[in-house]
Amino acid sequence: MAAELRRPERTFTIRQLCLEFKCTPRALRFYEDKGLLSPARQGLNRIYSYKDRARLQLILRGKRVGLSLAEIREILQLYGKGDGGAAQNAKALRKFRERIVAFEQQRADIDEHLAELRQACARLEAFLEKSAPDLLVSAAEMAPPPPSGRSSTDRRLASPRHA
Amino acid sequence: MAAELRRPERTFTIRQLCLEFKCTPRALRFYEDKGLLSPARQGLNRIYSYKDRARLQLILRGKRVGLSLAEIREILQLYGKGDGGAAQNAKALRKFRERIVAFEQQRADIDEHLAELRQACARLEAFLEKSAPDLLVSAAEMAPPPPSGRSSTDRRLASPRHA
DNA sequence: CGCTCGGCTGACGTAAACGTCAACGCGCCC
DNA sequence: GGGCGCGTTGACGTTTACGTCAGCCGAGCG
Repeated sequence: MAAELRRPERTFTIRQLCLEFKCTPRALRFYEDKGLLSPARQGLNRIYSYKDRARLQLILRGKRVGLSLAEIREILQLYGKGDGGAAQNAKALRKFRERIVAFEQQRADIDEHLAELRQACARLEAFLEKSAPDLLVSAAEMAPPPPSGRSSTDRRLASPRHA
Repeated sequence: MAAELRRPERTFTIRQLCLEFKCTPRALRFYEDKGLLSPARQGLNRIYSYKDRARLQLILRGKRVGLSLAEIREILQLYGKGDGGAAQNAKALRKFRERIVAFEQQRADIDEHLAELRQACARLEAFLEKSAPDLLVSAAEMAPPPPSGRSSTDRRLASPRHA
């Protein structure tokens, strides 16, 4: 049995995937309602294959970069019929290029904002250095790795809370 | 022209700003309800100063990079009391650094996704070049979608929803 | 004087992405 | 056979960022 767990037909329960990817069962069922996932069933229970797991990874990465579930579904559908007609592939290519353009735009916006923030930081640092150096915490000493035990700072920085 | 816009006595009606920045009066009033703008009044009518215009620019850029209105308001408030107490400036500095870290993370996510998309594009291009070169539209020319099927022009490309 | 135009103020509607709650099924275990 | 734990299906609630609609006001105009 233990050997079977590593074979490609390895399956997952909803809870296993939720634990692995830090999400809730409700979310997975919601993705299913929206057509992003369609796991097999044993009776009523959902059985996720390794392919479902891969799709879930794509969904979450898409969300991290700001795609809507509808957009992610489109892309997944295009991935899905990858070896179908050439016309479908052409459509997928168009979609992907659109995404690239959009992402590049978004990246440029971020860069612009970053530049502005850095400039604002520099101004504030200069000001504080003269008026109240005791309040100035240099940027160098941001995020020292914890020597042991738990980290003092909650590690949710990867995703700017929206949900 | 830019000097014209910055002249302190220059004011704007709600419609002028909406036209300039491609948004609706409803949106501007909404931002006001949320405390992001507070234009002067002539009777009931809103009168926007060049400072209000600058704030609006910041709001829209913040939205483009995925900030919620609440987050944008925080930043605007910190900007606002720039010459207040040194403690306030220190707090602003902390906030700004947090933002920088978050943005860098978001940028990294985008870069990752971009790399993946480009790779997928390359695969599709190679495939199409062999199977159906007639369907291959080079990346240089971005043509409108074919007559078959509906157009999906209703999507605002640069704005992630999340928030 | 009537009428439209732009603006204003509520008040309600909407879409996305889930959270929360209720009620129930099923296997297991003592 | 009663309870626990995991799972399921609705159904309703929530937040964000507005859209839409109704109704009112003052300015201008023919």
